[in-house]
Amino acid sequence: MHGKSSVISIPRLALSSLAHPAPEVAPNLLGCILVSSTTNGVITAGMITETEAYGGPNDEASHGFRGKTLRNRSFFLPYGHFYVYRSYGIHYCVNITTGHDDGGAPKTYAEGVLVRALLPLDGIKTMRRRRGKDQTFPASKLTAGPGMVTQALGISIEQDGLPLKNATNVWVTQPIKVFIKDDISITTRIGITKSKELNWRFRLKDMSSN
DNA sequence: GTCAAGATTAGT
DNA sequence: CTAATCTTGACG
Repeated sequence: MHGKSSVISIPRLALSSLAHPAPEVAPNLLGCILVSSTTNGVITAGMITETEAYGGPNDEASHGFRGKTLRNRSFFLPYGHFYVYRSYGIHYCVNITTGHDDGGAPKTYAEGVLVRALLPLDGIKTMRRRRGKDQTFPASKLTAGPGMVTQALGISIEQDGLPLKNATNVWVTQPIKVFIKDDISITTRIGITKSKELNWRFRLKDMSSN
């Protein structure tokens, strides 16, 4: 993506596609582009290649499982909002809230999709790691890990709770490619100790070696 | 009040 | 394997 064909011209994701349980939405976000202009207005963007679903009444690994707190309150927003949280005190991770259309009523439980990896498409020269020897994100190499996704796009707690619609500086496009079942690997989630049995991790195949 | 664990990552 | 570093829940 450069020059004439900018990610800015790609239509945004229809919010109605988020009005479903997180495990249903998570695979459908593969191929969508997460776009940010938080870094001095420069566009940084990448295609979502890995997601995980969290939430609902029975997911013990969900931050919302034990109710609303100051940290996770955005997770309880209606579908179509960003929930950004600080992980291990040092990283940020970004989720997109999902759920049934409740007419704006408060959700009884939190639900959303964690963005775990991107294929960088735009603003790659602007992407910077906060730590590490090589601070750059090499072009066309996968940006893997939820903490890396937010570093690459300059997403922090300032974007927590923002709506996808009328978003100020972060948004999601419609899918730029449609994937079939065989393109997606479905496994258990990473880095959790509870509700480990759920197959709620969705990855595009043939990207792991990239 | 103390303490341990956590949807993580980089360096040894 | 361990450090870095913040929030939460359990305990008392």
